Amino acid sequence: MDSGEQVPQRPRRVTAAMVAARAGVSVATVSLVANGKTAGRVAKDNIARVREAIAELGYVVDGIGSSLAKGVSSIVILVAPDISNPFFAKVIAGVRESLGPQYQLLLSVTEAGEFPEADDVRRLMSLRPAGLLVDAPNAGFLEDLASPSPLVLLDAPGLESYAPSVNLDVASGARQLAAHLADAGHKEAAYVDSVTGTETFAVRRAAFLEEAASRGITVSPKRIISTTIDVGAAAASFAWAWPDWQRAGVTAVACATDTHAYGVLQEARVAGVRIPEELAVAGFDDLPYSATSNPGLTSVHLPATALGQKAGEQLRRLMEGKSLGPGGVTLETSLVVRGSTKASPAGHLPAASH
Amino acid sequence: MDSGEQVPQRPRRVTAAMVAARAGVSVATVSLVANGKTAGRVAKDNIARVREAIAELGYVVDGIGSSLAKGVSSIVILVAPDISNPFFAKVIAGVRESLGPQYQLLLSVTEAGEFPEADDVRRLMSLRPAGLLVDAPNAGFLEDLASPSPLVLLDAPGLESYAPSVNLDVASGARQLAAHLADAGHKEAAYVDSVTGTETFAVRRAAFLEEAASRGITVSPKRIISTTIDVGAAAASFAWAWPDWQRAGVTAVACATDTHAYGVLQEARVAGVRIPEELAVAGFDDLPYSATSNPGLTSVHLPATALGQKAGEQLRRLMEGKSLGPGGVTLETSLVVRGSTKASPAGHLPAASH
DNA sequence: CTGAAAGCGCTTACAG
DNA sequence: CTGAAAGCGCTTACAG
Repeated sequence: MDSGEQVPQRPRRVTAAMVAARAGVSVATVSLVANGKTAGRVAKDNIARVREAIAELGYVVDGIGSSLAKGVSSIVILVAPDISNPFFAKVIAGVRESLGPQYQLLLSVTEAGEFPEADDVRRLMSLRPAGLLVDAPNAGFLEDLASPSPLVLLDAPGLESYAPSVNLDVASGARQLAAHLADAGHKEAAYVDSVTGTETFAVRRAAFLEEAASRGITVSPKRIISTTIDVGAAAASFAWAWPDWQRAGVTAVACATDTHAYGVLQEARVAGVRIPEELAVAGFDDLPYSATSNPGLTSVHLPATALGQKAGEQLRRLMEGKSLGPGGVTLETSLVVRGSTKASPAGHLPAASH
Repeated sequence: MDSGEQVPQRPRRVTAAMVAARAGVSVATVSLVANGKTAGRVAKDNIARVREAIAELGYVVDGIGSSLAKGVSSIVILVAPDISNPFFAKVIAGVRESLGPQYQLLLSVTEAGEFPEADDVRRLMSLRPAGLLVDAPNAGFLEDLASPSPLVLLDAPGLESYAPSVNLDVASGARQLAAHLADAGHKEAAYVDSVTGTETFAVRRAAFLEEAASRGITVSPKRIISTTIDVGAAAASFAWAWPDWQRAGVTAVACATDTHAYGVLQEARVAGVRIPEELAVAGFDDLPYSATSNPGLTSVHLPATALGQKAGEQLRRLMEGKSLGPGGVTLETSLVVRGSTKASPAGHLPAASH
């Protein structure tokens, strides 16, 4: 492009052919060097010359051309139903970390709580991803998927049969929470669930209800409500339900996520319900904000970063053709008790202190 | 993994050639139909036959092959320095919405507060993105970039010369905040900044300091500290700085983000500093949690979703070859006053209402 | 309106 | 150790 007529304004893409010409070798050799596959296949001085040419020209292997030739790209797609949950940001960070720089992380975002539909999935797959990570899926989505690419599931309890999974032991955390509330003397409780039909939420609820029942806490079906993972939505639902609950003697409400719990906290303040004296509140996630909410929110801590890391690690093994060994990974969860459930200073039972 | 010798287990990819064979046309015709470029170029009944074959076979245009032939992919890359900020989740949602389904959103994630380096950028560009969105960049990164693809900047005050930008009027919000604190009678203040060398933070700080000074609030250089956007880090920095500030008579601290402010709130509670009586605290972002923090956090509201939407819209125009018209877009910000700044130490205003 | 053919940039057997 | 060539799946002038 030294002095032609039609000067194309875009800085010409550097191709392997250009590098080859400069180094005095074939494009095949350039490819070998650029991909580090020189072992016993390229002469030392050719390696050096190609490297030099690559550096001088600023050559980068074209991702598209390479993907087409190899039949697979370097893209890892992460499908998740709720990017707006801060919990998720940590999961992403963990994935990114364990995946390393040779894979590009493509985040598939949909409406909050929704999963991509069959069409979207096909479009995603047409990118020939090197691997797939699916967070908090439901069975329906996985059936649509039928991915030919390596696939790892995150936070997908009960769906281990579809693919290797990294799970959180949310059931254990849920039980700890129920036990904690029982120990504090609560007898009547409510549950604010997430509307998404995601398995992890079903497990949280079931484990909580079971443990609560076994410890003498009543949570009648009418005291289980569902909202989207949104502070405002949770607040509104709670506002609507609270009068009935109060009449029924409810003194504790467990929420499927901290975000739901924030909504309850917010509405409780508006309604003048004292936390925790009149009502104990708790959630799942242990988001950073739960330490500064008013009052501090008792929450089941979920190791988000570790979840992402572990999943990325597993996927990487799969993409490198290694096997995983049977049995999924399950990460521990634990209850973090804060002011929102702490028995009033005056006595064990909230009622007793009145 | 049934048990055959070399049974290729992956369900064979459906290609344009297969569709062509089935419909009794050439692959060129299939391409035309699949891309909706039939106007006056394909006979009606051929269109129908191809469509039928596409449906029967479940054909999807291969993204890689298509990208290589076209010279550009359907990927839009979103580069952002801090995915862990919940603010950002809303930006993404806005982008996704305005971009529509024909573009795939690829999120480039790096260490919190860091930008991809030259190498990373090249790797990203080798994906031949249809467009680029860069959130809260610094000048250095943009100079590295030199993108041949359409590019739109988000929240990049002062960098409009690099590319079309959608900005937030953070300076106005910062001034409102300074005015609010001055009105409440504060004379000595501090500022907790973000360490990232991002322009938006420089603007926030400069506007705040200027307005504060003009209204008789002193913020000496020693009272400006910086931390990463992290509750714990902000808390630690505040803990370290507070004794000095207190001695100097500081009664208000403005923070570059709500996340920083949560850290201050948290540490203040630990240290027994009463908010807002002893210390007023405020941030930028107006995250959902700011309504439920203890106390509610005064914050400069930033329209995150609108920011993403507008940027996606602009980029889309660019990618479709339309022009943008001069002058970037700037979105309003506004101060939301809550409990964390509502009383004045000296008793000027709110104190009177006690 | 239609199809044969070139070409996008790369990788990988293959023959030397 | 090396390079010519086929091929990845598609799009787009081009000739008919």
